[in-house]
Amino acid sequence: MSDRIRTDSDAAARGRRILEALRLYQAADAAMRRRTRQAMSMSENDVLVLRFLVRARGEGRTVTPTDIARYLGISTASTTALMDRLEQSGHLERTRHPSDRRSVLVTNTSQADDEVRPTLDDMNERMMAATAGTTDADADVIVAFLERVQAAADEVAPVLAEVDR
Amino acid sequence: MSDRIRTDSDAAARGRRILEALRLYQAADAAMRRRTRQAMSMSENDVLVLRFLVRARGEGRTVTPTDIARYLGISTASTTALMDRLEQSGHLERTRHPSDRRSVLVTNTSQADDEVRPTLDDMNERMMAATAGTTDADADVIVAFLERVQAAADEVAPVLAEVDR
DNA sequence: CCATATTACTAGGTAGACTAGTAATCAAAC
DNA sequence: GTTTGATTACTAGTCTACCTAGTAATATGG
Repeated sequence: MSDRIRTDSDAAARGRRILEALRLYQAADAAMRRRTRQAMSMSENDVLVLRFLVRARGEGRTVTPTDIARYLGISTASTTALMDRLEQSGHLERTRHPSDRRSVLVTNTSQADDEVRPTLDDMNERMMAATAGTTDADADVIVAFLERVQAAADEVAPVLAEVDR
Repeated sequence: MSDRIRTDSDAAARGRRILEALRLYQAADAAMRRRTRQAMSMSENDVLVLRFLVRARGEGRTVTPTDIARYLGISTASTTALMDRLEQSGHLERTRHPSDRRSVLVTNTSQADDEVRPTLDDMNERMMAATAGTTDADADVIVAFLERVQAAADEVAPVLAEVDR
C-alpha cells in the first residue's frame, strides 16, 4: 500500500519533471522565434513562409498560394496580402503555374535564401548537436514520448476542433 | 573507416528522426492552441493571461499588469487594453494593490476559472498520461534531451537578441 | 525635500488578420 | 460539347490587437 502510493507519487513527480522541461523548451523556442522575427523585422508568418519555401525547394516540391494558406491556417485573401508584402520586399517571386492557369507558383528569391539560410542552418546545426550522444535506445525513448505528447495535444478539445475553415 | 561513416550517418538519422518527432509535436501543440483560442473566441494572449492568472493563484502569487506585460512580451499599454477586454467580458478583476498605490492586482474571476479550468485540467491530464509508463531512466533521457534542445534554442541568434524592449 | 523611476493609463496610428464578393479557369455531368 | 459547380487568386473594406508617445499619481534614493 505504502509502496503503491510511493510509486504513484514518483510517477507524478517524473511527469511534472518532464512536463516542466517541455514547458521550458517551448518558452525558449518561442523566444527564439520572436528574436528571429524581430531581427528580420518580419511577422511570424512571413518568416514561416520563407522557411517553408526554402525547405520546399530543397525537397523539389512546388508551392502555390493555397498551399501557404493551408500551411499557416490563414485565408487565401490574407495569403495574397502576405505574398504582396514579401514580393515587394524582394523575398518572393510569383510565376505562372505550368498546367493550371488559375494558379500561381511561389518561390523564394536568392536574396531571401541568403537572409534566411544562415539562421536556418545555424538552428538546424544546433538542434542536431542537441541530439548528438543519444543512443538508439535513447532515441526510441525520446521519439516515443514526443509521439505520445503529440497525440495528447491532438486529442485536446477535439469536438470544438470541428469548426471548418 | 567504414564503421566511422556508418556511425556518423546513423547519428544523423537518429537526429533527424528525433527532430522530426519534435517538429510534429510542435505543430500539434500550435494547432491545439489555435483550437482553444478559437473555441473561446479569444486571442492567443488572452488565453495565455487567463492561464497565467489561474496558475498564479494556485501558487499563491499575486499578479500586476506589469507582470503580465513582461510575461507576454508586450507593452504595458497593450496590457491595459488586454485587461480592459477581459474585464469587460467578465474574466478578470482589478483590485487595488495593498501597499503600492500606483499598482493594481489582477485576478481571474470564477467565471474565467470555470471556462478555462476544464480545458486546462484536461490538457494537463492528457500530458501527464503521456508521461506515464516512463521509468526514471527514461525520464532522465527525455529531460536531458529537452534541456539540450532548450539550450540550443537559447543560443540561436544571441547577438541579434540584444535588442531591448 | 527633491529628483528620478515606476506604474497604469489615454490617445492615436498601423499591421495583419478577417469576410464578402469577383473574374478566370478547371473538371465533371449530362 | 455545353453547362454547371468547384477552385484559384485576387480586391475592397473592416476589425482587432498590437505599437509609440505622452500623462498623472505614487514611490524611492540621495
